[in-house]
Amino acid sequence: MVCVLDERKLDVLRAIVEDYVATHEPVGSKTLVDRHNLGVSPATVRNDMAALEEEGYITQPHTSAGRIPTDAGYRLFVDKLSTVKTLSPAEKKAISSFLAGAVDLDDVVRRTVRLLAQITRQVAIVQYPTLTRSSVRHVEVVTMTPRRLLLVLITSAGRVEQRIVETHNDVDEHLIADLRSRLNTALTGQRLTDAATALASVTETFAPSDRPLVAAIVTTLLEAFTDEGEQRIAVGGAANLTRYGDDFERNVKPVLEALEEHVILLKLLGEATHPQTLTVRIGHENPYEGLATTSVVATGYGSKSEALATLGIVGPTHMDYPSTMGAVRAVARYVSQILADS
Amino acid sequence: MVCVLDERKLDVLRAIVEDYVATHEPVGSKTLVDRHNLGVSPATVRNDMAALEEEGYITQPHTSAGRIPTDAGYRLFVDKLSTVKTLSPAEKKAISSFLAGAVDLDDVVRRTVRLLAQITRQVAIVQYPTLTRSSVRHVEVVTMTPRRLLLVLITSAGRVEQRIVETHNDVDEHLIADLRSRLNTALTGQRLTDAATALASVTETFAPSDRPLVAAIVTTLLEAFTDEGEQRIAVGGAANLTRYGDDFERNVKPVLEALEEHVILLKLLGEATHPQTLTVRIGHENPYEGLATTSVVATGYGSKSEALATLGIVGPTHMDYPSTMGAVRAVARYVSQILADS
DNA sequence: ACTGGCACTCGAAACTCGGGAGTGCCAACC
DNA sequence: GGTTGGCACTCCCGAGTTTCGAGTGCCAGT
Repeated sequence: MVCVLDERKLDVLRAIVEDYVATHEPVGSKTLVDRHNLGVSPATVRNDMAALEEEGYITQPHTSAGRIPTDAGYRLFVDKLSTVKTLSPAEKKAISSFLAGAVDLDDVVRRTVRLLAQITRQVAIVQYPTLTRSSVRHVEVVTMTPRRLLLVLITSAGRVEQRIVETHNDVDEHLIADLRSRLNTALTGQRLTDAATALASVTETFAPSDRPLVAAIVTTLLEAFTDEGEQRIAVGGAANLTRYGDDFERNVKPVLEALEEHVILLKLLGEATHPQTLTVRIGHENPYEGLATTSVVATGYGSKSEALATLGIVGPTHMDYPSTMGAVRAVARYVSQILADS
Repeated sequence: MVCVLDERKLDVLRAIVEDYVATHEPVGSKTLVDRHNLGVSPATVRNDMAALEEEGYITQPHTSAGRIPTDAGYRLFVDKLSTVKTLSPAEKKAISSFLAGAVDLDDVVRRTVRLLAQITRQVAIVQYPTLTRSSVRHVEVVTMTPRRLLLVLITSAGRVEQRIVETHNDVDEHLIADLRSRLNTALTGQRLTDAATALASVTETFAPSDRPLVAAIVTTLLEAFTDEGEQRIAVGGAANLTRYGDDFERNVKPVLEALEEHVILLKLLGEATHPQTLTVRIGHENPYEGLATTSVVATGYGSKSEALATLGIVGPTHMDYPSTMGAVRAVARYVSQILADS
């Protein structure tokens, strides 16, 4: 009972997965040798199937029906038996030009979601570039009324955060101007994660009498820097859920519910995803039980070395992994490129 | 064949609608007199039903089945036979306090969607307060690099728009400061719709040599003012679609598709919706054929006199109109209140 | 004008049943 | 020993059939 599966058994597994993904019906030994040209007889395939089932890679829904892959089967298929499909030049060009038409960060994200959903025909999820992973491009302090200040923070990813600060006394316009320039010299180019220390040193350069105001502003800025709760997410292609099959209540409902809960989605995408690396979570590998019949394909995007955020798709476990993974990877690359350019 | 429906026939129609909404099953004469205490016999009800069917208010799915209301039946029910249900004090308080916890405009919208979806158990749609209907609170011009300016526009509804302007020559900081103050004196408090003329007059006060730069900025601002394409929409509660019944392909899919198309949603909500007035579109009354089996309940929100934007829900035609309408109206009121306060 | 009675209709659910795809096993074969 | 053809067995699926009952329309009676 050793896990030695010879070459042909793996071929059989690959054929089963591909067939089942294409037809969504349990696949039997006869149809298998018909459709794929394995050079052996159905009987041989049956033996191999028995072995594969023994190892837990396939299963039969009921006695004397065809086999369908288990989560483990898909896992093996993804890890060993398939190569990520690259897109055709035409597709690449379409992606590139569609994304290039975006006018601002929001638009980039919106277009990305649309694109992913359309290409993969699955539900697409795109996380907005996270504040903490990017750097400060500009900080602006604006007096709206004598006692009301507006802080605007612009990050390297093009994201804009604004905060209102109310003060107890009327503020001095000169002080604000001074603060504005000092903040910018201290912060511009800094990583958001490093900004806290930079902010602290800025505070110290002010006269004690001005400290309360400065402190209030600094605190608010800090809040904006570290605001993890603001992690926004865009979802699209929910209409693709209709192709999930008929067991609506069990397959579709949990997914729809998960899509509403952005916290869950963030978990699904996974934090540790690096660009260039595709993460695939299959069925029960997902950290959310409602998604036991679905898989998640995700990857990071942003600069080459480090991910700004993650994007991915959610689909039934019986999806076309090579194509889907290829599409996700390609889209992530082009988005990264667009973001780097702007 | 006059459209004279006496009082009791209307009672019967009301009972049919209420029963069908509760059970989702065709309702017959016997069960009708059992459940509602009309003081007459089934036979009498049958006669009335025949009349109602003649007039087109109800129909039977097939011979010798119970009756279900037609779109016209629901229409009559909504217009004449029902009163909008008011929420309990507890519910009101819950709404109020939940919305009060919002920290900024985005948060208000997000919470509103959640709330609506939860209370009505339908799909909720909330349009972000439109730029064109609100007024200018503040305009800021920031130099990011010598040739790159950032325009920030803050509206009375708390929405922030930003635009980047690239210039051909290095810009003069004094000119920018001057422009900033003139823009603000000219625009602050102006309705966005009126801002165009105000902007034009500002341009004229500058020296011809500065005109190109000023013109570029003004143009971009104008774009931001009139940017209808930016009408954003938030959607929530899609999981409630699972309770639509079983004819998935026909009922749910088109709705999911519509939810992706924000253009369609905007049409659904309708532009002319005033606050305090509930718009109900039933079945085929909708401007989108995919939603023939769904109804839309929408209303405006914002100030009392004029709507900033619209919100509403989408649900099956056989929804509980009195409750739903009550919930939509209540939420709209409280959102208006919150927005007015902040 | 309302009611009780009655014959009729027709969909939904239960039931039956044969066909067929698929399996496991075994003996034979290369 | 791995591979193959044959064979008996299993059991899901779909078509056809039957039954059941809620509901209707109509009519005569009050």
